[in-house]
Amino acid sequence: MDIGNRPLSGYGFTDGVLPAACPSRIVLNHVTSTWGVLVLVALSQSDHRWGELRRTVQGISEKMLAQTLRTLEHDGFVLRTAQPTIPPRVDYSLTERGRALTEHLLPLMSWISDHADEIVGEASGPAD
Amino acid sequence: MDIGNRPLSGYGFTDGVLPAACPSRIVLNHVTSTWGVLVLVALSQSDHRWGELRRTVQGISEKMLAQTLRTLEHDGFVLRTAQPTIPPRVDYSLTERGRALTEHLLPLMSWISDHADEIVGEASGPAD
DNA sequence: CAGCATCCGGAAAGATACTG
DNA sequence: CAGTATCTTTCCGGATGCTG
Repeated sequence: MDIGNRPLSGYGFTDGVLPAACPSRIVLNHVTSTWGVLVLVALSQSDHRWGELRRTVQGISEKMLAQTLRTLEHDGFVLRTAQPTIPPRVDYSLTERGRALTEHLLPLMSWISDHADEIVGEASGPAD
Repeated sequence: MDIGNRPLSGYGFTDGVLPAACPSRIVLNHVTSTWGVLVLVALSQSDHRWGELRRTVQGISEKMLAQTLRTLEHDGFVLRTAQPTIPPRVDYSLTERGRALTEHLLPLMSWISDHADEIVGEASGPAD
């Protein structure tokens, strides 16, 4: 796949991402946060309850799960449905906007997942 | 991992992203790091020198720029070309792999940039 | 017991000053 | 110009508590 030196342009969005004080930065930091991506991926597969998310997104702490879900809900990516039963049952699902986002997110994740082994494998020294 | 309804699925990568101890997580954290994304976007437009990157990716500190570039170079996304002149000149560019990655990254950034205003604008309360 | 909120210690991010 | 060293701040994870 040879694509010269500036093959990927034509998006014109870069004026809105690289500047410091733009809304894109805020949303970007939410979406690309460590756990934000994984929660979105998990929810893109199916709706999840709190405990399910906690188990599916391996390694996430309860604090970060709560915080991530609150942020994503606040941004309108995730819908929280709480049922005042005992014990409480809270379901999380993607909104329309969340699905629109993950449509762009999943291909990226797929590529990373496909190439992660070779990338990490050929590591010339310890990093990260 | 049994997943019942999978609306956006068909990717099959999720088995390799959500588990804790997988290489995908490492690469993912590098790529989706706060500054990693922005540096990749900047380099997708054209090669940059150190000082150019510092000015283009607004708000990045020198420490984080150095650290981010080192990580991305180590992962094989970025090529560092140093000329031992005085004053020194160091150019950074995307590798083939880096271009393959940004091909998936740019559409996501474009979407975020397009919708950031409405997302942040409709904020119902203080967050972030 | 499920689903959170809060407090604390360590780790990482971030800004600044300095060096070749 | 292109970084490193140092210091400060913010973030993350774990433990604990609370509520129905």
